[in-house]
Formats: sequence, C-alpha cells, structure tokens
Amino acid sequence: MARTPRPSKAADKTPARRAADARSAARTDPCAVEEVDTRYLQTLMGYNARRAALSIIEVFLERLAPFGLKPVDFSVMSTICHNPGVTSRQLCNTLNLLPPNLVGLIQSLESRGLIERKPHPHDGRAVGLHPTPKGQALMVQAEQTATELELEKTAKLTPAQRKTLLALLQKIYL
Amino acid sequence: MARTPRPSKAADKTPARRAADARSAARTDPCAVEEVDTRYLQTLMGYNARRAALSIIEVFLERLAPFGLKPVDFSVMSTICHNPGVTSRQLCNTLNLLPPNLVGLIQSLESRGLIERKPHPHDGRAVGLHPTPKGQALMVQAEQTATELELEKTAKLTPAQRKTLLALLQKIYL
DNA sequence: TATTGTTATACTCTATAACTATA
DNA sequence: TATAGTTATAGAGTATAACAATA
Repeated sequence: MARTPRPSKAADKTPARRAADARSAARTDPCAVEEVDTRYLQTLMGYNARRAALSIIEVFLERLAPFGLKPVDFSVMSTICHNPGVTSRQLCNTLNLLPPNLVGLIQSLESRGLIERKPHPHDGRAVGLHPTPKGQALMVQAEQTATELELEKTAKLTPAQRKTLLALLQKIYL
Repeated sequence: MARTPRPSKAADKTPARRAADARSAARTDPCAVEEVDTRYLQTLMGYNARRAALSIIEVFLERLAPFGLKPVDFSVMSTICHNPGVTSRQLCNTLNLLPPNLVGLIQSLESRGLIERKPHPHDGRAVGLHPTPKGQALMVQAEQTATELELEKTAKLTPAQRKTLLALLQKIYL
C-alpha cells in the first residue's frame, strides 16, 4: 500500500537557485529531473487531506485486521454500538454510504454474530440494528486499537494541534 | 458519488422538542434513534481526513470533468508540468502510486496529446515525461479551476486557518 | 406518492505476480 | 543482481437502476 517517499535532497533550494538549475539543465541536460517539486499540490486541501487519510488508513488496515474490520466496517459497527437501534438509512446518511453497499456489510456483521436486526418500533419498513454483547466487546477492543494507532500517526502533533486539526477538518465536510 | 443527504424531515425540530421526544422515547420506545451520535468517530483523524477529502473530491470531479481529469490524472499532469522530464518511477514515489496503475494513465495522457515521452538522458531504462504546449495550456486552466474550488470548499476557514490545516496535514503523511 | 431495504450489476480504483530491457 | 517499465489479472470499493413492502 504505502510506497515510502524518500526525503528530498534539494528541498531547501531557493526558487531562484532552482530556476537557475532548470535553465542550465536546459542546455546540457534538458530532460533529467533531480528532485520532484510538489509545491503546487501541497497547496491543495483535497490532496493533503487524501494523503493524510490514506497514510492513516494504511496502518488502520493492518492493526484492525485481527478484528476483521476495515474502515467502513469499523465506522458502521462503532455507530451501531453508540446508537443501538439505528437504521440502515440513518447509517447511510450519517456516514455518507449508499444503501446497496451497506446490505452485504450488515449481513456480514449479522452472520458473524456482532449485530442483531430487530423490527423498528414505529416504522414497519425499517429495521433497527443492535450490537450483540459479542459485538460490543469486540468494538471496545477495536476502538481502543484505533485510538492508539491514531495517536501514533499524529505523534508529530501536539495535543492542541491535534484538536485544532480535527476541528478544522470538520469545518470542511460538516 | 455525492449522495446529497436530503434534509431529514425532523431536522427542523427545535432542540427542546427533540429532547422531549428523546425522553419520551427512552420510556416507551427503547429502540428508535432520533439523532445519530458520531462523537467517537469525530475524534479520529483518519475518519475526519477521509470525510474532508471525499467532500472536496466530490466537487473536484464535477469541476474538472470538462478537462477530462480525475484527481490522480490531475496530480500526475500537474507534477509533469512542474517537473518536465520526470519519470514514471519518480511519479510513483512522489504521489504514492503503483507502477502498473500509472501505465494506462500515461498512455491515455499521451494519446490525448497532453504529454510526450522522450528518452531519458542518463538512463536507457527510463522514459522522461514532458508536457506538450496543449498539455501546459490545459493545466493552467485546470489548476486555476482546482484552486478556485478549493477556496470554496474551505470558505469556512480563515486564510490563517487554511494555512495551518495544510501544514498540520503534511505533518501526518510526510 | 414517498421511503426503507433489497437485488443485480457495472464501473472504477487499487493491488500482486511475473515478464523485458537496461544498469 | 537491481531497477524502470510493462502486462495481465484479481480484488475491493463505489456507482446506478429497478423492485417489493410499508408509510
């Protein structure tokens, strides 16, 4: 998954120096690139948010594999545990999932004995999703594992920076 | 892609009304969930970064569609334009892509006349990738469009907050 | 008529193994 | 032997259309 990019050697060159290199290269060596300049992409929030998310998800997949949970499974199970009786439709709206893609996931969680489906008290069309004791026990461990790896992946941030980052990201998608 | 969550019918209930419903539900209706609690997920950087990234990418796909560019195409073309002569391997290392997935992408960009492949001056195995004038002209417009939509999607942030957010995200994945 | 949940299905994205040509 | 690029392919993730049951 992660191809570790190695540190750039010329990252501390000034723009002027870099331009001069490019001009001189244009004479003797018009094609070779020493260091890849990604300064423009790094000004884009979408690019940076995606790279950061994938960097965390990569470790998430490894650490949560023993629980048989991928990111979407995890978010669904966590939401069911914190909201017993929630419906599929509510999960879709909350987690930005599509109903057809949730069907197999719910069936899988049910067949593993992690959740139960009960009739909804007010709406005969809907089905309430409830965690089983087994599911709850699993998620206590899974959430702890997730929280731990998150702290590792954000180790370069102070607690205040971490809190700031969470709040600013929510300003984008909420 | 974007499931525009349509406004829920109960979304305009007052907090007081909502709380009253919840209390009454707690007695007579133990299974129905009024509001979905996502406070735990919101403490996870991976969750928030992914949601923010997808929120931006959703608009990115719409706005960049006229240019025939998806996020990865865009990042590859942008990197080629800012680094004429860059190789596929360098693109993979820089953008965290896998070589086999880049092959078809490069061929597509070449067949569209946006880039040219030239022999690498020092390494007979490698191929230098160069933007054509057509490709450069396209990317000037595409980057401007991307920058504009990014500013829209981060409109709730002050310029200082935006700068902070970019720097903190890079602390995670770089 | 609108909504919940479902089925079937297609499309995109990403990942792995193996090959070639060159260093 | 190691690396750049490629081929073929498999798997996961995400998308749309249409249907049955209920409101």
